[in-house]
Amino acid sequence: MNQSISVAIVEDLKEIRESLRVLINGSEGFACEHVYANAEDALSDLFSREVDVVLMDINLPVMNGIDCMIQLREKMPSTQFMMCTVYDDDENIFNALQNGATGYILKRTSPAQILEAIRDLHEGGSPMSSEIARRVVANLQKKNTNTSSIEILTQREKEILDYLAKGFLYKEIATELFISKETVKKHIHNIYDKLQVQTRTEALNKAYPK
Amino acid sequence: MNQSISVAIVEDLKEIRESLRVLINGSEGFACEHVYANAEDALSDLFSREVDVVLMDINLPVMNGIDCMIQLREKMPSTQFMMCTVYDDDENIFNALQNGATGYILKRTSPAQILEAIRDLHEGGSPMSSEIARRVVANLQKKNTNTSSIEILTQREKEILDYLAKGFLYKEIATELFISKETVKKHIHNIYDKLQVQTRTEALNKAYPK
DNA sequence: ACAGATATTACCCTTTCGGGTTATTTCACG
DNA sequence: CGTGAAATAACCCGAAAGGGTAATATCTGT
Repeated sequence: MNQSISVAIVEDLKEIRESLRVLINGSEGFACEHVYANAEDALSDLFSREVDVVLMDINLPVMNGIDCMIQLREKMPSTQFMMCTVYDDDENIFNALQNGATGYILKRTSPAQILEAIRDLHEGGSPMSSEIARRVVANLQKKNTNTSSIEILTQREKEILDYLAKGFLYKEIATELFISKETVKKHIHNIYDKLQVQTRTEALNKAYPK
Repeated sequence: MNQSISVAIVEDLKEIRESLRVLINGSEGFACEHVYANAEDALSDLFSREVDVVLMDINLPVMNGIDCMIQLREKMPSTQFMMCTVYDDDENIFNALQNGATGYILKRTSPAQILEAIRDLHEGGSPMSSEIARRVVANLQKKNTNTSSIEILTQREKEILDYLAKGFLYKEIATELFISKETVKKHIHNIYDKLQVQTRTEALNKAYPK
């Protein structure tokens, strides 16, 4: 069947690499013709191959799998990358996903689920272990934990703060709100008092963290 | 078995609601004792029940499932919420996840997968359909698409910009870098030139968008 | 009716910021 | 060896920012 999903593997451990290859080639609808034991080999050859999905180990001997993916992606923009690793630490997860990986599974994933994940990825999904997904979701939530100091400001003060964030001058804010420059200044003074800061930038950092 | 995962359901369509209840109660290790046809009923009763997981439909007649979850979560912080909907639009997804949902599945999910997702959720994962995951990942990536104007700055200028972002005064930056205040000013002047801005805040907005 | 919060404006003042200009040193590249 | 970018520093100048204080008007809740 020439409709098979073409998969490449970058994985340094021979045992895992070979069992993945056997798994994929032994499954209807999947084919694996290219395997590499390290990032350097993959970089020098993989870019010219037309594969649908790359299974990329993160922990590789010299260059790691994320950097390898970043470089490969420039030359093969339509190929999907699935990171495959034993580690589920936040740094790797976000590094990989932000830099273009669209799937992220752990090595303990069962063979059947790996195949399902590859198909998912090829069909436009982002398969990931639910442990991974939890990290990603937790990240979304912490950004939203805005019980930030902004709460203690009045409506008018928040309004003025918004203009400050946009870089408006006092007099510009005044014109915008049909009030005097002195009033704007007074509001800002009160804002700084409440946030315990002395400058515009400090206030913005405190009101809109991160 | 009293180790069963206790599940509540909030779903307005009787057919779906009942079939979910039957599915859950008919499965080893799961139990469903509380079902509600709308958000209001859930709000008035569910908070006092000790359930592990709530399957929450998003589209409910009056109050939607996300707002319902937000209110319930305050009273039952250790309960996990799995959103369950036919819609996979970005707004609902992020609204739900940012406000505390930790699972998000589509109604087309198979019964077996629903049970697996509930167990996953209860064990600390964040099960989500891979279509949903792709939306979340895409969101992560777009924030990182920063070929921002920062590239045209020299190393020293980026360094100074970092201090500007922290709200340092010129003289503070000078002290920090062991150079004169005038030099700091010159660097900043050059930065403003390159970014085509006139103030600190504008520069920061341009260099670090969003 | 009154206290407190909020919004408004004005005036005092100093410090900081930012534009413009000129100049020196260092260092890399052709 | 010279050219140019980068980093360093100093000067003058006006505009903007920010601290402090005082005053008035409105609106809220007790």
